[in-house]
Amino acid sequence: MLDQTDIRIMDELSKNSRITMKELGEKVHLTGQAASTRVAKLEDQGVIEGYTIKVNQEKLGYVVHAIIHIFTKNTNHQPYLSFLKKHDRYILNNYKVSGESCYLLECKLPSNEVLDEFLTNLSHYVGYKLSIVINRIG
Amino acid sequence: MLDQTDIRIMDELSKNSRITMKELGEKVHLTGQAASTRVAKLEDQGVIEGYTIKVNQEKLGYVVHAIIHIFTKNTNHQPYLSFLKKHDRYILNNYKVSGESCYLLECKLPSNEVLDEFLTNLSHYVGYKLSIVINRIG
DNA sequence: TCAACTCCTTTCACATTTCAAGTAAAAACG
DNA sequence: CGTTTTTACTTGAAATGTGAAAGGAGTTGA
Repeated sequence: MLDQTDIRIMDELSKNSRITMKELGEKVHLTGQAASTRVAKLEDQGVIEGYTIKVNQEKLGYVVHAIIHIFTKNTNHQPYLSFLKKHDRYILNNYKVSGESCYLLECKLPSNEVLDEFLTNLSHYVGYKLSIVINRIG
Repeated sequence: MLDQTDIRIMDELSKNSRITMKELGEKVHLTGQAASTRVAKLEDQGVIEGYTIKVNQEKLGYVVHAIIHIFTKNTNHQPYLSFLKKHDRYILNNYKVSGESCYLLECKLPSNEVLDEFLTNLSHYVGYKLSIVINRIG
């Protein structure tokens, strides 16, 4: 399905998705047009889901990075999910998981005060355990 | 530091980072050149850290998405970190966290068999608790 | 009022993308 | 085994986008 050239294209685009097709072609020993055709195919196949940017959340004022283990109290999760939707500027990910907790919620927040308020509201809907990210490693 | 136009630019680039500067300009009511200048400034400030792609990991054969809570057995974490480096094709994130566990390790793996082997090796270095991601919600 | 600064626009030479046409090799088929 | 089809690529030309320079409008401060 994907050959070595496709892998290298994905690799280069992961590093810099705004590279020109001409330059990308040079990196993988194709003409710009050939590279462009392959990229279009990867998009069609859904292997490339989209093009985006890496944002420095701290420079945007989000200095607290929290990972919250959610334990739902009852079978209806909708109130929790609605609560999240109302605070989606803070939400990075919400994973439904197997294991001890029901959800793993990843958040970015501007301060401990806002986190405090967020958790207070959150506790109306679900139980939780809090982890604060100190650093990203590797 | 960032005005409303900058925010909208970040928003548009998050949705599609391969948009032309001309088109981006139209979306935020600027000429292409003005948009281009603002984007360059956002890059210089480090607010935009880079341009990348969203990859469908499942279509690449990574069907298992695991989040592993790591409990280090002793004070020297280096063996664990070296182990990760050797398996970096499986690693999405490794966060040092406060809370119950020491690290939160996010992995993508091609199968339960590979996960099994990975965990077996992992357990030589650290203790862990496993969560499997069922779905991403919101 | 004037100078300096910021932010934007216009213009134009140059680079890139896109489209159509053509080639070569591999795969499919009788 | 020969023929057709398909796939992956290249080439060239037209359309489109980019980057640099020059300049205008609004703001700040002496």
